[in-house]
Amino acid sequence: MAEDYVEAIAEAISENGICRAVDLVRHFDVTHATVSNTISRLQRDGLVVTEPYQPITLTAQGKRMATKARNRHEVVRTFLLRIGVSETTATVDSEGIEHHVSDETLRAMKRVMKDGIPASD
Amino acid sequence: MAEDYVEAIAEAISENGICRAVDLVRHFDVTHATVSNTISRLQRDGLVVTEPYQPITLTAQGKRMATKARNRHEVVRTFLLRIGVSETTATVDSEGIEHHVSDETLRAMKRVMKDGIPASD
DNA sequence: TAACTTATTTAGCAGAGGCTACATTTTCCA
DNA sequence: TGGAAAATGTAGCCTCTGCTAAATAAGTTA
Repeated sequence: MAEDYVEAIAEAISENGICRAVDLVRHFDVTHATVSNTISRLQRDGLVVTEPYQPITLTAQGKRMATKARNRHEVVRTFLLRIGVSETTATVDSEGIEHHVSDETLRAMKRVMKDGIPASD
Repeated sequence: MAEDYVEAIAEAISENGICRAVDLVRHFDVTHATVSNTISRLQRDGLVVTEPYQPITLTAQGKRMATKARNRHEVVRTFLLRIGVSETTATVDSEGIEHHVSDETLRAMKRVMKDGIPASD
């Protein structure tokens, strides 16, 4: 969850300048109570900072995580498109897949996009 | 979890003839109590059948789910190997990825393994 | 067969991540 | 500027998935 949240927060900030809880409510389609809970945990874990009724900001650690997650997400999404998956499906699937892709697999995806598929032995 | 469990149960049955709770304890590296809890939920959901101190069997529904999961898992794993990921990583990553791969993406993976990567537009 | 080992169950606890319902604070506009 | 609407906070509840500890059942073997 943490990765998804910091990624969504970074996205909101880059789009609107700030991130409000309501942005996350819409993004994840959960209630504000749930967002509030989750944000508390993220703050406890040093990923975000917020004060009552104030926008949510990322800590340095949160920004680092967000950048990594976004990069990962984009590689996976682009890769799926490259193997012929539709925009819609690539967006949905990459969302779930990104959390389980190791650095090695990520490198393999980038390699394939650059050099094509490896020779079959 | 359900998918992982029925897949592991099917695997144990095909290897040893039966599946005992202890097989799952080893497979998932969790405690007996956790396995017991999870099996209760699977039984409640109509995926497995078991009686106290007896082996665990799959219902028709459980078998269907297990077959699908195993197939999915194998396609993803083979695909990762095909794009140059190591055995170890392919095994680990496919474990997590399989739950987020749509039918469309699965078809794309099979297509790539058969016909190579699509032309880049 | 009695004891020891292994397998399983049960009870009780915790944290993550959901929810509803209600309280409070901000914002905005008539 | 006063009140409605929107945003946020808080309390309390739920399920899932994990745990430990203690009880019970099954299996094995001296």
